[in-house]
Amino acid sequence: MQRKTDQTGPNSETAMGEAVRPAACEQACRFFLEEACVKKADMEKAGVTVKFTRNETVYSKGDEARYSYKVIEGAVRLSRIFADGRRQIVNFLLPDETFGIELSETYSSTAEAVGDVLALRCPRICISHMTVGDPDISQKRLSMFSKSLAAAEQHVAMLGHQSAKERVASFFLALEMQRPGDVEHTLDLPLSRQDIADYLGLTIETTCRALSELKRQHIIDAPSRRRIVIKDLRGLKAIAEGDA
Amino acid sequence: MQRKTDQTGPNSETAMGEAVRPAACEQACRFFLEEACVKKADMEKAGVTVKFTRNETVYSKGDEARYSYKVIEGAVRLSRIFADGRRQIVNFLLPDETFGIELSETYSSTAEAVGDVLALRCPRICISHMTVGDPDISQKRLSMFSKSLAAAEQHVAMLGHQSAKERVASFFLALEMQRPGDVEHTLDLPLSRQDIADYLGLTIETTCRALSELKRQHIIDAPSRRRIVIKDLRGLKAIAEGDA
DNA sequence: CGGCATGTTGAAACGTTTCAACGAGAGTGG
DNA sequence: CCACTCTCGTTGAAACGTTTCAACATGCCG
Repeated sequence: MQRKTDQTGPNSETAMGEAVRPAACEQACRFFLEEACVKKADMEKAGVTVKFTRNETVYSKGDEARYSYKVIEGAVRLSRIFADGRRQIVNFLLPDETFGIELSETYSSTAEAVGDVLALRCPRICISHMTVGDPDISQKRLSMFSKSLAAAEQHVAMLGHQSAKERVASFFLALEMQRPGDVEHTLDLPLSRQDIADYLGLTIETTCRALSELKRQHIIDAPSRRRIVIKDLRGLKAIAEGDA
Repeated sequence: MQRKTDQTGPNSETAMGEAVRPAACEQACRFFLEEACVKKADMEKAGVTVKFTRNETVYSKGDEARYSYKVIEGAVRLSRIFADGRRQIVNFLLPDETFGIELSETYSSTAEAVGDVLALRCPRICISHMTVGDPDISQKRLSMFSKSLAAAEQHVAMLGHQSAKERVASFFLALEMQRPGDVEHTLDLPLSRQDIADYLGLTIETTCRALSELKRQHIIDAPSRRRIVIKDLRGLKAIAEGDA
């Protein structure tokens, strides 16, 4: 099956038996909970980062949830596979976003690198320890959950009542909104059409047709496989909101 | 418009200007964060409960988020209305479940009483204060978010790839799983067909047809408007998982 | 017992999926 | 550098499921 990509790379948690060293652990936590984006080099020097290559599995649904992560570079997808072989992508994580923060003993979704990814990895147990007695950290942790929850509810709203074209428009709009200051309105993501379709709850063909339709309307352009240029942000908004 | 039910009752937050009394506040918090179900009478005596009648608005999306709530009796729906007038129900809250726990300054969804509702109301600011320096409470608060997030992701998974019949089956299955011990497998909820449809992202007619189909298969029975009897739990599971 | 909201069913319209074929682009080796 | 190959993306036509519009049934409340 083409869509299966459950290769387990050198970062696989099951392959790592090393004990959690308290010092490195605490350092990782601090980076993890830091509000602003910490310099990449600092984190790499501290040895708290991990690399993943395209389509590599960070962790699988059901694995023991030992670590929480923060994306430094690249993008990660959280997904679930169903009995019928279809995949639902629950969320995409971009730089500075966290994942694997669940409280349950096991991960609730599978996490995979969309393209090449650099991530900060932090032992969950350590985060728990740091949280005790530190209100700021508690607050930060809560806000991570809160953010994830807001994203999920937004996703529910989209899947519940939008047409294919509206979903595609909403999707690009949301990505654009997450990248402020980008004057050129160019989205340069490693997502495949299949990734987008699985996030939107559509087939790849329908997604493609909606995209073509938007191109025909000069709302967006797709100069290359993984690049989307928003040519008419106002028009995109209108379509996303149903004023087609 | 029939579906509009934005009456604002006597509990409306905007109508209440009373200051938050520290003692009652702390008491409300304790009840709110308590793991097990506290006795209803105790809460009522403490004056920390509020009643809502059928279809009454607890709060509206965008209102200043002053309180968090916990359902004591009845059911609450969280929803969002779109420009086209359609409504997406994001979640149903049953007894012992919490809502309005967002961190943002305003509520992200509208909360309404499905039938008559008794709820515990707790000032959000008070919860924040109580959280500081108390790891147990912090943990409890986190776990509320975690639960909401898990529900939302489950919802996304359902909306993303299930057919009408599968959605209806999943819905009743989920409700049944939340009510353990019920030997008779009878769900007695005040939800209208419209409520169910808006949760499942379907029209009322499609929901109805799926229900009828399940009745025809002797999987469920609907002896009265608001009552569902699960006659074949195994069969229901099979359908919910796509082995139709 | 009306009267009205809510629920149910049918038939046509609509949008999405499925199946199938084709095109475009990236990487490889000649 | 080109041709080959393989994956990924795009388009078309028919099948399918959901929605829409309409009519009718049921149940609840005054």
